[in-house]
Order: sequence, then structure tokens, then C-alpha cells
Amino acid sequence: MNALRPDSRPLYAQTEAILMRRIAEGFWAPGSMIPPEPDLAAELGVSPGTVRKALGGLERRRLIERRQGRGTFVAAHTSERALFHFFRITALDGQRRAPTSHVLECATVAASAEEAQPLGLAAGAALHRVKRARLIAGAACILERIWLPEARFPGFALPVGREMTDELYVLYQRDHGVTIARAEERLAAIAAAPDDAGLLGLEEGAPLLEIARIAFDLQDRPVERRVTLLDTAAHRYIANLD
Amino acid sequence: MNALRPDSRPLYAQTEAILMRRIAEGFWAPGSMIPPEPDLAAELGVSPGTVRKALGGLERRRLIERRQGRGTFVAAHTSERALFHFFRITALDGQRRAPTSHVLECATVAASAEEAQPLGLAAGAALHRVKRARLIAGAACILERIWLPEARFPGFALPVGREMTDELYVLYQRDHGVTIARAEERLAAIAAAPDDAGLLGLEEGAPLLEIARIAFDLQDRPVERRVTLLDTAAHRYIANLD
DNA sequence: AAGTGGTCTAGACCACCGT
DNA sequence: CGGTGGTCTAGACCACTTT
Repeated sequence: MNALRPDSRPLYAQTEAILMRRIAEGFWAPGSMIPPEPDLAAELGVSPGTVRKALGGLERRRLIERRQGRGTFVAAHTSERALFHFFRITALDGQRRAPTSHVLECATVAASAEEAQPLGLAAGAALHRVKRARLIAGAACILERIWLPEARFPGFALPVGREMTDELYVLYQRDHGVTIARAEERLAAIAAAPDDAGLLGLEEGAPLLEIARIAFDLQDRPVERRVTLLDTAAHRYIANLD
Repeated sequence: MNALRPDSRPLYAQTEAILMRRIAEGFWAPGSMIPPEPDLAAELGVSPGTVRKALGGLERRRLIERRQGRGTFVAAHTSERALFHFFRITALDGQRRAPTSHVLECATVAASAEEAQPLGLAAGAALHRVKRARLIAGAACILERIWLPEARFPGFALPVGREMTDELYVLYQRDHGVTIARAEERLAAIAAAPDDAGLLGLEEGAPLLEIARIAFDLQDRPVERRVTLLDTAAHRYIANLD
């Protein structure tokens, strides 16, 4: 029948946890269809209504997509999705445009204490470190530094000096099985350092928007740190409060 | 039975709209209890499950609060709620502290074209204009300019020069029947103007985080514009992406 | 004890999609 | 057409709060 019961959480929450685990472990691959609701209900020994409520939770967290008449699918990190949910920068008129990337540096190093801490690693752990510039409509307005734990991204490397249009989160999922589920950002205004100012074509000391992000995977473990510097002469960071 | 049917939306959505309308129009006052689910179902001629789904939608949008064993209540803008949902500034250690306010200017003026546009008003419409400083833990780190349409806030005024601890959104709801349901923010980094720098105890040209907000009421009409300038020496703006 | 929202079930029927 | 998710119903029972 079901092995769920000796757990104090509601049945639908336990069901959601089981399904979520299957997605996280790759039992159902990104993009693939999961069984119909009645099948899941029978397999897990709960009523269809309970499965429905569980799927509703996964859908709200964007782990699955349900399409009437077609089925329910494990969410895949498409460029559109990454762009829409995880890229909060628009032009002044509110237009969202896909940026391109130009990798400046990509290296694997031993983490300093300061680098290790935000990712929950021990000092000295292997870390990939990336620096890149991003262009929107041809203008370099973003500088980005990214840190990735080697343990989660074995052999990670990006081609230095080449133009990239793919979103990194699509690549993380496709090449390393890491799905970014959510992120926390802390914003500040800073004065541009000389080298960063040069890369962005600004005066030293020009105001820049600094966006410090920690991104988490499906199990809510921190898997990426990135610090973005944005020239807000022609762009804005947007947020919705509700 | 029910007057809902000749509408293509699902029953639960129509039910949600009816209940939402009652809240927006003040038929049920903020803080008051609304009838039990079975009563609503009987009154509206739908099943209890449909009412439940409608209430679920209102709860997600934080228009109501449901408490098991007690009842369902129209959400009131408490200071805690305003602080938690609409105040995204924390200290560097992540601590959230309630700011106090010091009103510098409060006047009623005719809107310029630039002031009228974001609020969807005609140029020349009456507008309340407020400028205030906000202190966190005794330190002045925030400057704020606020614009309110006179039509929605008749007779609005704040005491200049006195310390305020109440959140404005609590006051909007209590004194003017305006409930803020959501807000959009656009962020940029700017260089401090001479007078603003003076008020914050900074050098002219110091980087400041500019937060431009439009706040919307229950019917999704823009009712407040505010521009916040934050000194990010000791504070951060936080955002969650999911 | 009475009254409230929360959970869980079972089933009918609708709307949409692909073949 | 068969299969999928979406809607709607009706009712039993549980957990919590107040009297």
C-alpha cells in the first residue's frame, strides 16, 4: 500500500516530498512526462485528490509544468525560463533583452576562507572561478564573478574569449545535473574600482549596482555564488513585492 | 440560486472575485471575521470545496488570514506585515530592524507631467508630496520622497519634524481605506546629490541605492509612488528569486 | 461541548490535446 | 477517438480554539 503513514506531516506533503525526491534524483529526467495522476495515486496508495494537491505544490515551485490534455512534465531549464525568473535586469523602458556573455577568466583554485563560507565549503576546497562581461544590445554593462564548487561541477570550464549566448543555468542542468531552484540576492551601490570601470567604459568611482547572489539547488543546498556589477545608466534591476 | 453562471471563468475564480470585491469595498472590514466556509457556500450556491479553493487564492495574495479553529479574517496592515513584505532592507548581518521616520517636508501641490504619469493621473491633479529621512538603529541611512494622489488620500498630512514609528501603509489603510496589495520596484545606483549627501552625512557623489516604487491597491490601481535612497555602507536590499 | 478551518476521499463531468 | 489535466461536488473525519 503506502509506506507513508508513521509521519506527522499531512499525506499530501509526504506525497509531494516523495515526488520531489524522484525529480531531484533524476528518476524522472527534466523535460520528461511523469505518470498520470490516477496512476500515481494508485502507486502511492492515496486518493487522486491528494496527488493533485501534491502536484500543485510542485507546480507552484516550478519543478513541474502541467498542460491540460497533454500531461505533467518535469521542468527543464530553458533559456526563456532562466531569463524570466533569474535575470531581473531590464532596459529603462522595461524591455527585457537576452544578454550575451564574454568570458574573461576561468580557473580552478583552492577556496580562500572568504570564498568557501558563502557556499558552505571548507577553506581549501576546489572551486571554479569565472569572470565575464555581459552585453545587452551590444553594450557592455555587466561584469560578473562566479564561484562554483568543483564537487558539484567536476571538470567545469568555459571557453575564454568566445561569445556565449546560452544561459549558464541551462548548462548547469544539462551538463552537470544541477537544477537551480531559487536564489537569494543582496544589493548595494558601490563605487567602480579602476579595472572594473575600465572594462565598462566608465570613470573610476562611478556608481554601480552590486548584486550578490547565492543560488540553491532542488535540495536547497547552495551551489553557486555570483556577484554582478551593473551599470545602471541604461538599465534597472526590477523586483516585485507581493 | 447563484448569479454566477453566464461567465466563462471557473466557478472558484468567480467566487474569489466576489469575495475579493467585498473586501475591497469594505463590506468586510480589515481585521474582521468573514462567515464560515459552509455559510459562504450556501449563500453563493456553490459547494464548500469551491469556496475553499477561492479562499485559498485570497490567502495566497494575503488578502485574508485563515486560522484553524478560529475563523477566516480580512488581513489588516499591521506594522509587522508592512515591515516584512514591503520593507526589503536589512543590516549587513541580515537582521531586519524597524526604522523610524523624520518628516522633512509635506505639501499638497499640482502634479507636473512627470509626477502625474507614473500614478496614471492628469497633469495638474492635486498631489501630496512628502520628503522624509529614516533612521535604523539611530543612524540616518534612508531618504524617501513620496507622492500620493489627493483623490485617494483627501486631507492627507504628516506632522513635519516629529518622530514617527508607524508604518505608512498601516496609516493608509486605517485613515484612508487604502490597502496596499503589491508593489513594483526598479533599482539603480546613483551618485549622491549635494543636499541628499548632506542629509545622510556623506560626501557628494557617494554611491546610493535608488529604489523607485509604485504601489498598487486591491483593485490594482497605482496609489503611491516613492523613491527611496539608501546608503548601503551598512545595509543591503534583499530579494528572493523563486 | 460547540464551532472553526484542515485533511482526505470518491466520483462525475468538462476542456483540451494528439492521433 | 482515447487519454490527459481541470473543475465541481458531497461528505466523513481530524485538529485546533474558545466557551
